[in-house]
Amino acid sequence: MLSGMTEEDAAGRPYHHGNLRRALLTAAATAIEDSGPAGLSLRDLARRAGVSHAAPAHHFGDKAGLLTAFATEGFEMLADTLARVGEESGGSLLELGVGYVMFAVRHRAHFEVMFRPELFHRDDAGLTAAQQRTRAALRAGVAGLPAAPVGPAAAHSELAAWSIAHGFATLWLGRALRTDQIGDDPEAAARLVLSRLFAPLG
Amino acid sequence: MLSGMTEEDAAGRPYHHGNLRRALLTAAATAIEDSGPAGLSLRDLARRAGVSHAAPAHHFGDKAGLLTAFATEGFEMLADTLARVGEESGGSLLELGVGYVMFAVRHRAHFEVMFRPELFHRDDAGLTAAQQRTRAALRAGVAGLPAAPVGPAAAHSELAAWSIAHGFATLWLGRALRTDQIGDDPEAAARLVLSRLFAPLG
DNA sequence: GTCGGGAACTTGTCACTATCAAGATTGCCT
DNA sequence: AGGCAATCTTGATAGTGACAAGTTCCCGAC
Repeated sequence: MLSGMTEEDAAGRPYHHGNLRRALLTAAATAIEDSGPAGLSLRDLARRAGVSHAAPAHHFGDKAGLLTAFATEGFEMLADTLARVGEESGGSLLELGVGYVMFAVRHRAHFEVMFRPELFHRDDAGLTAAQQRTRAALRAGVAGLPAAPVGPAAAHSELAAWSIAHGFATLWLGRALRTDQIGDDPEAAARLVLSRLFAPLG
Repeated sequence: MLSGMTEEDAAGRPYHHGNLRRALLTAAATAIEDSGPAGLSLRDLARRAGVSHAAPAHHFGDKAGLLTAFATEGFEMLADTLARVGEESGGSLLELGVGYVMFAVRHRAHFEVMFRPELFHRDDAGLTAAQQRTRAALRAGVAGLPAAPVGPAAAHSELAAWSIAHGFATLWLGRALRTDQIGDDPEAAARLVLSRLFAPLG
């Protein structure tokens, strides 16, 4: 068998079969992009990774466990993205919204799972931690505004900003937006639409 | 057997088994509210309706066909709701947004299917007609504003209004909003958040 | 009235899936 | 070297969507 080291072996911990956990999560992303989270099959992931049909369950417990890990990964990526955008743009709320939308477009599979709590274990510790990191990044965006609201108004503004970015992203992914009215570039489209309402805020 | 007429028989066309098509759609709503669209099972619907496991396929072709009919029903209900709200409120865009959110809360099952095109047959004629009816109701809300935008700006405002209402509804259903910051009444919460951004528009 | 024709539904089957139980392999630590 | 635990496999069960072929029943034409 040559007991071969496969792929990305140096970074992770080399197990029996390289880093199966990572390989499964990566395979899940492309599988979900193709058929959506509903069509995801643990056995299909196992086939893609070249392992037996029951191997995934060992790492994640069950299907919901795998999607919990997948959603957690997504929230961490989103928190990183928002933090980076907030830094690079000097705290522009519009750019934060555009970054949110672009994350959804670029990581569709993750985004679609992240906000579907019936698919994963909602009370997982790692998951809730990653969710709070994302929430904090959003809150920072509103807090950094020139005329930042305080008290309950701050929460409302935060939710309003989150809602419009999230809604645009969701509608775009669901192909609900006609491309003949808004074009086919999500970044330009998001900037046009979000600026309608972000602008008065900052 | 008494060849009994069952339930709502006078309204529809009395078939073999009453109105199975309607019964299946109704059962689907409660099933989806319990387990989400992914957990929906045609065989479970058949059991609830007291028919054999293959009966649903006869009416809807396949699972996607049933969800196509379900989504169509949802778009028609939403279009009706928005038209009624627009009338009753004298064309308030804020009320239209609140109505949108409340539709999502009150008809969660329909709403969750409507914007998940991978679940149904996207090119169904009845479906696209109902979708356009909904879009028209939204457009009318923006067009009725005191300082209604024209040209491309109208489309952007329409999409902005749609986005924030849709985003708030989605986040609320996904339990992403903390109830300790915004309360647990969706109508009041929606009014607070949407007014943040609808207000400057009208 | 009866008698086809067709719609509504049933029965049976196949391939696929998630989940569980129990065994086999392999790296690692003492 | 020996043992141990984690990784992975094999096997089996119950449930699912889809398909094919049969059965029941209404309804309109003759």
